[in-house]
Amino acid sequence: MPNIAVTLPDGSELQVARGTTALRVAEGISKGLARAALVAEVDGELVDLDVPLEADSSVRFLTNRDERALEVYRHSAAHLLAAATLELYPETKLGIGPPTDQGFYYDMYRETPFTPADLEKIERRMREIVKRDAKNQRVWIPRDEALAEYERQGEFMKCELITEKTDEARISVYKTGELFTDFCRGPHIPSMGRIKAFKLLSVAGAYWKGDEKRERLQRVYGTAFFRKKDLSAHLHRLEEAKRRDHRKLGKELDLFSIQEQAGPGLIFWHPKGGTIRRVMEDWLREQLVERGYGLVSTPHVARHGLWKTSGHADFYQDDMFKPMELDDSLYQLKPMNCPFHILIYKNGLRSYRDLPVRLAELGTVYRYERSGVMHGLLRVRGFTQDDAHIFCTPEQVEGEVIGCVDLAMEVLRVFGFTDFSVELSTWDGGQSDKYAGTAEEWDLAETSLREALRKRGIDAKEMPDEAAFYGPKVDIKLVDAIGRSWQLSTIQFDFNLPRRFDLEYIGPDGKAHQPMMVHRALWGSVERFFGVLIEHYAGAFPVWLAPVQAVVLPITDRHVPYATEVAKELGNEGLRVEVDSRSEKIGFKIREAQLQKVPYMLVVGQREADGGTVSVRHRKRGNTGAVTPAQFLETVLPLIRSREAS
RNA sequence: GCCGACGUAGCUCAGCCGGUAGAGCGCGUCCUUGGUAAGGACGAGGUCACGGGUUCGAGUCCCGUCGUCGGCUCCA
Repeated sequence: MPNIAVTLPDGSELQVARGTTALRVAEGISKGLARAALVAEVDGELVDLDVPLEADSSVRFLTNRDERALEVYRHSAAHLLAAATLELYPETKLGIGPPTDQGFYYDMYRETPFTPADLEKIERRMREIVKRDAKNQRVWIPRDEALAEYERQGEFMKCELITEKTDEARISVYKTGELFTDFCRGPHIPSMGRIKAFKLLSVAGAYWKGDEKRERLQRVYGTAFFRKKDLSAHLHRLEEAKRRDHRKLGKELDLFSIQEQAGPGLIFWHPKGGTIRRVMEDWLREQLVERGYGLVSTPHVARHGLWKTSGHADFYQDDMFKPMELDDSLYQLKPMNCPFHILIYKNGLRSYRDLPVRLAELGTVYRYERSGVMHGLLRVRGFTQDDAHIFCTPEQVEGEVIGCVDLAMEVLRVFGFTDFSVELSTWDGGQSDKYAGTAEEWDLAETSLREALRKRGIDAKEMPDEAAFYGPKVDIKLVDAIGRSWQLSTIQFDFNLPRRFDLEYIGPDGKAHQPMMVHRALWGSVERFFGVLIEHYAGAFPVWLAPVQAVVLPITDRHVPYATEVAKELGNEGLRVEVDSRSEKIGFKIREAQLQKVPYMLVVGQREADGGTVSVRHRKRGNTGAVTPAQFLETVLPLIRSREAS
């Protein structure tokens, strides 16, 4: 048999007989490697270990130290799930079972839904299969034979997939144990015994191909890791995410509520949440004024005709509250602030000397979100955008975009975010007619966005053909505590509305020109940003944002007057202070203040009253000793003024 | 909007195979005045989400509505 040359990652070359499997090559290198190998990479492509090598190639073995093997491993775990399910519930029909960022799932069809108890049973069976180390075997079978067999078994989804995805004479299936064969491209790990750590997490409804007119499936979610340690760390993260959930903390810290009587997706800000909001808004308004924005305020409703002009009444109709009829005409609750700011712009004749015009508003809008999509503060029906619209000349565009990017970065910095990603969404270069605006406009806008990001050293992922129909945009996304990505800041050009509203300014040439228009929101909405903030800080807001910055805790009732005096002194300096005057033991009061995540607890008893001091306890650092109220202010006020993060 | 689970005191939850509602925390009163994460006693508090139905009898079973949660889809 002729030899072929196998190149290994260290550059060395092995001569092996043609048809030697990757696994044999690994065995030739070391027993340990053969035992550890999960999947082989041949000329850059991941393949099963038992694939015969037919030509000169470079080969690498991936073990549980390689992230790319994890995907294969999880894919195999999905097969394990399906195999176990079939053993227990043979009537189940299989859809697809891919790996995901966090684990894997398998979509399955069965008349009766799986219960959590079923999941436990399935998981136990999975462990049995792992124990008997069932092999994952790839088999090539004639396509029509496979189709006929799956047809006979009623595996309608498999049939559909094979019909759609293949046209070769033979297709590949993977077998695990007796019952399970799955149409699958692979690769897979050699046997199920290699799966060391997995857990089924939940079951949820899904549709075949995501189409709600198609069969209802059950999606079983699970996760798998190379090591038990990593699995428990992951489960711990999920617990932590639950602990930080803004809906739970919002209730515990009395920040906000959603009232069934009022309706879903409508937020009630309680005094404590309201305080945080006020502080946030004060900061933002200050920034806006400094940066040359005009602060405006506009109504919540307008005649339907305005929304006809803007186009929303047609293309945004499904997302709006239904119009209401008044004596003179239909009125529409606003889903966006843009038309209102445009009306302000249009209210007088504008000269190029007036530009840029920057109009900002904390504008409350209402959108009809479908009933199943509401989620705490993160997806609601009524929310306040920190919205602004900039009208400028083409020459001013780049500077304006840079200004927006700078403010967006300042928002991230001040609120303590370091983890974010940026996307630049562009058009299709004019290949379709789905985009408004001219090629020149798109070019100018996209170039200015790209340049602004480059000048600020921000790495952005370009997303071709992902722009809004009216213009290109930059989106900044944050990752929250549960790993969900939330879009907050957005900077968008608009070539559509200026045309629809005939916006103009008089240029130096004495003629009318159409201004460039930029929408931008930095928090996205006050509600969403607040929700992300709650989870980000796990409810322990930095002092400058904390609704109660310090609580004075008298040791006994006799010390309440002194405590009140101290609180007043601190309050006079603008500190948000409360006194816990209940007849409770100090330990109890401290416990409550800790649970409420109050940054500073000021214990006052006889010693403090005599010495004119307070004993400072920091929520994280504990008891830091006695100081005078004035000294306490000296340490705290600078933290507040500088908006220190912790 | 779709699928599934859930909805019991202010909060967190128990309540079996249908027989007229419970705990802890919180709240109120009283006792206690205690020095860095829960002192004690007593008490008030519920149209069991809402509307129908089955039944001698419904928190419990059935249907519908509303809401919440997990997903799907959606989020120009």
